[in-house]
Amino acid sequence: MSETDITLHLMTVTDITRIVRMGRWEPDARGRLRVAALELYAERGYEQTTVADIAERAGVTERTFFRQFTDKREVLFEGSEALQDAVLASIAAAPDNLSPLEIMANAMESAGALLSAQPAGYPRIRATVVAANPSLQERELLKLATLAIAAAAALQRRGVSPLAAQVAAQSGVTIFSTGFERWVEPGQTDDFATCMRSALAELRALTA
Amino acid sequence: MSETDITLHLMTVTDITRIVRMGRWEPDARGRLRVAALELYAERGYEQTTVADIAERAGVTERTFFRQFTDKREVLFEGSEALQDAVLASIAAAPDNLSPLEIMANAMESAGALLSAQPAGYPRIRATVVAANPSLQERELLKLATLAIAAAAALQRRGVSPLAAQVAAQSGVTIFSTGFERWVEPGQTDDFATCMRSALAELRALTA
DNA sequence: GTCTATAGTGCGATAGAC
DNA sequence: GTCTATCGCACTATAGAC
Repeated sequence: MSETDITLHLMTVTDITRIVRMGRWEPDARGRLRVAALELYAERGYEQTTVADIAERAGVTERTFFRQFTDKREVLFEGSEALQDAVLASIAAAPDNLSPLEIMANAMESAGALLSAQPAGYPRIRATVVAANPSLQERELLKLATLAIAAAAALQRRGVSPLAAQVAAQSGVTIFSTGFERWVEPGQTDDFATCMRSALAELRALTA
Repeated sequence: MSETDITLHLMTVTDITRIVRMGRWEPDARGRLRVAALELYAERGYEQTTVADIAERAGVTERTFFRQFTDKREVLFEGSEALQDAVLASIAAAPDNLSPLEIMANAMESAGALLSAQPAGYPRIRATVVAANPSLQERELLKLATLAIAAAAALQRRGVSPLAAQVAAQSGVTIFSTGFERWVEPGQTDDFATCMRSALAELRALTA
């Protein structure tokens, strides 16, 4: 499934399968557009890159870009749906003896596993690009907020109260993004899960 | 000061003072643009409103709109700077015996006082408009994230560790926005501070 | 104030896969 | 024939440059 395939630079089994299946013109326009966009955003900056530039490098027309992605930002967010699916599945499957916050922490850790599975260096490059552009940050924040809302709903389905669900879900996102920031810092040796657990421990200490 | 005056429908003393002071053309183009924008966004939706529409209703040219506001979204976010100033001032002035999370909770409560001081109904109308438009939500989330970063820096200036500061600041924003959502719900009788404190209590319960 | 680049949309034509 | 993905062109609105 393309949903679980968030690799960008490297060809994955999924890509190859897709290529074999596709016909006409050069195959996998979508994947080429993603690669071209990240490269150009990293090389010359997001604002300095036009959709025409991306399309040209990918060998398609501008119109094709907008058929594949709703806007210029969205091309950097392939895989966020898979991330959310992983979180929701983890919440749904959590054992009953865990607290809502523990359920969330575990769920965000499974999301983190998807990130860690990406080609080394990619999350950092992407993070750098996003950090340099407020409009990309906005989109990232919206994705996280959407994730939090979905997670809160999933917690409620397990009987957690609306207020507790919202606070737990949002706190889960807090420890996720805090952990992520620490993880991509230059010189960081801990893995993502460890960074996230430090943030969780800190949250516990703060409320004690 | 215009920073603390985010009234839209009603003329306030501040508005009148400003009008009397200003010369030439119709006074207070900025204020009129704000009113026109919120009205139009509420009447026919954000996407269905062009900047030309707003400018026309405010009696100015499109160019004037873009001189006053960097983009079509920003016109709804007047006052966010004042809000951030209030938060930072509160953090800086907090007594030493409070925990970082308590400092943040108090700071967000003073921010809430600014919201509560607005004409009744305005925060709800604005919240409805924002809730209906992802691109406005993005901007709102960016403002909150910016606030969290500034608050974390202010906490660090008080000697709080970077990690604790980031988690505390983000948690402060969580209880703020959670409380806000509850506060603007139809039929809500509690005031903003009470809604916020419930969210804080919930956070404490979740981590216990 | 005026002009222009770019983002993003709508729609018909077209080229293959099936 | 149907279905789908691309192209190609016309068009509007935002936003920034001059």
